[in-house]
Amino acid sequence: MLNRVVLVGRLTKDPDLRYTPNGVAVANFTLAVNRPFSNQQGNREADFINCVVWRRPAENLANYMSKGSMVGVDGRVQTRTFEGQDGKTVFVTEIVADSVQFLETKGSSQNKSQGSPGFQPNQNQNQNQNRPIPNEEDPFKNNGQPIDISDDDLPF
Amino acid sequence: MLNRVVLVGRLTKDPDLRYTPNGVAVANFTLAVNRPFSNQQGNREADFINCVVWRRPAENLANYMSKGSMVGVDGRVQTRTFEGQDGKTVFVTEIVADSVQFLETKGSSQNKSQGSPGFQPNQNQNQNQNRPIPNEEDPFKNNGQPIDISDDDLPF
Amino acid sequence: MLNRVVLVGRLTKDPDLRYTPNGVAVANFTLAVNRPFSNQQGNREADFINCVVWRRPAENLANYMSKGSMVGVDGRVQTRTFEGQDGKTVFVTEIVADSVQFLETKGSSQNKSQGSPGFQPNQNQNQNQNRPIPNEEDPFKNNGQPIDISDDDLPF
Amino acid sequence: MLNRVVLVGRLTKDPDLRYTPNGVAVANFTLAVNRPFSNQQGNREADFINCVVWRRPAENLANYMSKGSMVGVDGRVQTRTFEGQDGKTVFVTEIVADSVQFLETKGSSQNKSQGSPGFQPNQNQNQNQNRPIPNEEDPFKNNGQPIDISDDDLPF
DNA sequence: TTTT
DNA sequence: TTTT
Repeated sequence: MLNRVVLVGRLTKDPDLRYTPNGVAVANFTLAVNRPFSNQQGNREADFINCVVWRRPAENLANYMSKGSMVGVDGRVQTRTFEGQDGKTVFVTEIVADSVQFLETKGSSQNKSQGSPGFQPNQNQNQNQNRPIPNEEDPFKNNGQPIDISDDDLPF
Repeated sequence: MLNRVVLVGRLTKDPDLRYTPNGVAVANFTLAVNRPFSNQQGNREADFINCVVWRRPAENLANYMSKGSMVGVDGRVQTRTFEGQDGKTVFVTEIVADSVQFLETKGSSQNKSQGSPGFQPNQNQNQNQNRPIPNEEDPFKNNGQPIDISDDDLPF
Repeated sequence: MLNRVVLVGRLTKDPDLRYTPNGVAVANFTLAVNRPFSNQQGNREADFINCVVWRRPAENLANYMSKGSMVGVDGRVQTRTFEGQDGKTVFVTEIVADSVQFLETKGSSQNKSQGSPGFQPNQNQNQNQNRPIPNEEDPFKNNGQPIDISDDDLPF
Repeated sequence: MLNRVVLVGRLTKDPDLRYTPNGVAVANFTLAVNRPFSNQQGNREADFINCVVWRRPAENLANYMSKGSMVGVDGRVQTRTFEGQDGKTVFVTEIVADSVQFLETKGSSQNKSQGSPGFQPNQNQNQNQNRPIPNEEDPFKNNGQPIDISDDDLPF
């Protein structure tokens, strides 16, 4: 069995970073991936692909990328199921990223504010809000404590 | 922008072949792709991934593969939207196959009935039923007429 | 059988555009793809991957990308064999690109010279030089004549 | 930077399993991947793609797959360089498999000898011969001792 | 609504 | 040096 996905696209909004009850970081984001060809009406469409990434890469994504940033994703297709608000089973197909590559940081005022080369960490991310969290994986247990970001956490 | 998916898995049921009003063949199928590792409870899970394929490969798939057959898919992630029965917009994520590779034909009585090497065309496929059809692409216009399958249609 | 490759990396030099005797454009280029992790000595290495692309995308690549540009490649692994200068058979493994995505134009003075948004066509590319040409595919026969590049040839 | 390869093909010969001086298992194998279309002369060609896999999956491959077996590979393109017998630098492009999927076990007498479902471990593999070994990665140090294969080593 |  |  093989299951491999590679995407390059732009974040449709800032990544949504949360923590499981066990303190495992998980970021949800949507990638706009332009289709290579125009449709019958002559305009180019895009696919809006929901993605998830766990742990350290989740935190890095939330810290350094924002709406409009171009990223590459290497991952797999995952399907899961949860009980909707109306009690009905909802089927979800999403991409679980093994790794996220930062290709271009763009569109976010924070990232541009310095004129300096390289990336600046974001501020004001909306973390730890209320929302059902996708399929948890075996956590690395840090109990949701704030995480120091030192230099060697820079993902590049 | 890049968008590439490769899957190897088994058909959860016979492919569902239909024709657009313009006579373009389209087959829907679901692939069960077993995950490489077991979950916390120690059993292996699978992803059930919805796929679409158009035109000639759609007809070949319906003719030669059936529930339980192992196939490879090379395609891309597509998202689309349609109006549900309750008038609400439904979001769909599916894999559009550029090509489908026949890796093993198994589980279908038709395919086994001969003992001969190679593939046997299926019978009794449920074609042309009533169901909303995914994103049509520019059709090759054969008006839904039955299609002769001659030797050179064999996909291998 | 499946054979799919996706790469994102930077051109190690300007693409090398040539034409077959039948006038089919073919561009060779090498992609430097940084490895995600450092080696034992603590420095990051790269793979230098030889690629080929045919026809129109070959011309677009040569016209718009240059040394240092970041591109994405969607293609397949190809192996071929040719007689070396010493009469011995040489084995080649290279990536044949179905499509090349322009992710960032960088490093080339031409491309930067305008300050204008978007891409500028390159000049002074070294075309039609003497070198054995990889596996030709069925040509679209334009007999090597110069090709007008009008607006709708822009690959984006 | 992204670097991802997915292949499905057949082993051109039995995998070649060796151990580094530190006792790390490494298996080399070549995959014959048939091209989807015929060439001008009307016959189908194949690519013969050199692959490497390390550690436990290397041992599993050597134990359960043999010449003619169909496998799937999920990995990346690697280029490396070594000093040839004539003192000249040789460039190598090969696929480093992160995982190898057993799709069909065929062609080897051992594997067929039982008529039983599932796989049988191979015998008489040529291990530990003399040959330069590809790029070693951080070894898991078992000093080349023979490795017990218990039930839970079965890769499926 | 799920395959071996 | 190539597989079905």
